[in-house]
Amino acid sequence: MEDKIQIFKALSDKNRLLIIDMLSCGELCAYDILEGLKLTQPTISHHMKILEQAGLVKSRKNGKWTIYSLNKSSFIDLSNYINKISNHKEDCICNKVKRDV
Amino acid sequence: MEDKIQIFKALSDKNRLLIIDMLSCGELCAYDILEGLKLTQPTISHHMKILEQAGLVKSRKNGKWTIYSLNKSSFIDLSNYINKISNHKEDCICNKVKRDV
DNA sequence: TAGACACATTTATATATATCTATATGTAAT
DNA sequence: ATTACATATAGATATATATAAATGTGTCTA
Repeated sequence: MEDKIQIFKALSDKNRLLIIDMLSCGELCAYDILEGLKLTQPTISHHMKILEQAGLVKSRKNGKWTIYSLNKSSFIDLSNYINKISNHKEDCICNKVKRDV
Repeated sequence: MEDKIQIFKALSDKNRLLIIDMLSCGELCAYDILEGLKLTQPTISHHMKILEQAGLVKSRKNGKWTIYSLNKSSFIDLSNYINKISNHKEDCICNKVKRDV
């Protein structure tokens, strides 16, 4: 569950949602992202690190450029997780909590 | 987008994820939730407020009891939103950002 | 009407986070 | 080698958040 919390935290920021939106159509380098947002370069770098550590974004080096792209499977996983926690399941905490009414 | 940020923030907490899990099988009062978590009553109250304000949880009064339940449609909406931002779409920010390579 | 009960609000505090400036690291071109 | 460039890290600050103790609000019951 801790990994899901990390993902939700990563998504709890307007600029990071914008970055994800930017990456939804393909990969971009940090400089492209910098141009699209009104933030300094270190702040972009900080946000990319958070997105990467959450597993939402992948990166690869190409010379002095870092090229970022979405880790699409992590979004599918997240979507499934949201469906799971919000619906009934067998191994539910409810069983331990719910009182006999 | 601000409403989605509010939702992601609401989901960025272990205790609130546990509360959602507890509510996934049906409605519970605050006291049931209190018993399931190692938190004080005011802290539970605080978390319920955040979940309600994000639209993830509904509440109704029954005498001196407040009965909470999940707002299932908000979870479906969120799941759809995650699919949307992580995939290509026509009105994408990318168009403004992507350079001609 | 008193008292007990269920929950909300206020206040204070400690931790986390977003942002910037300054600096460092690594790469490519000259 | 030196310079310019792309990105990362460090340090500082201001704001946000989770938590608990104390108190307040509304409701039921005796």
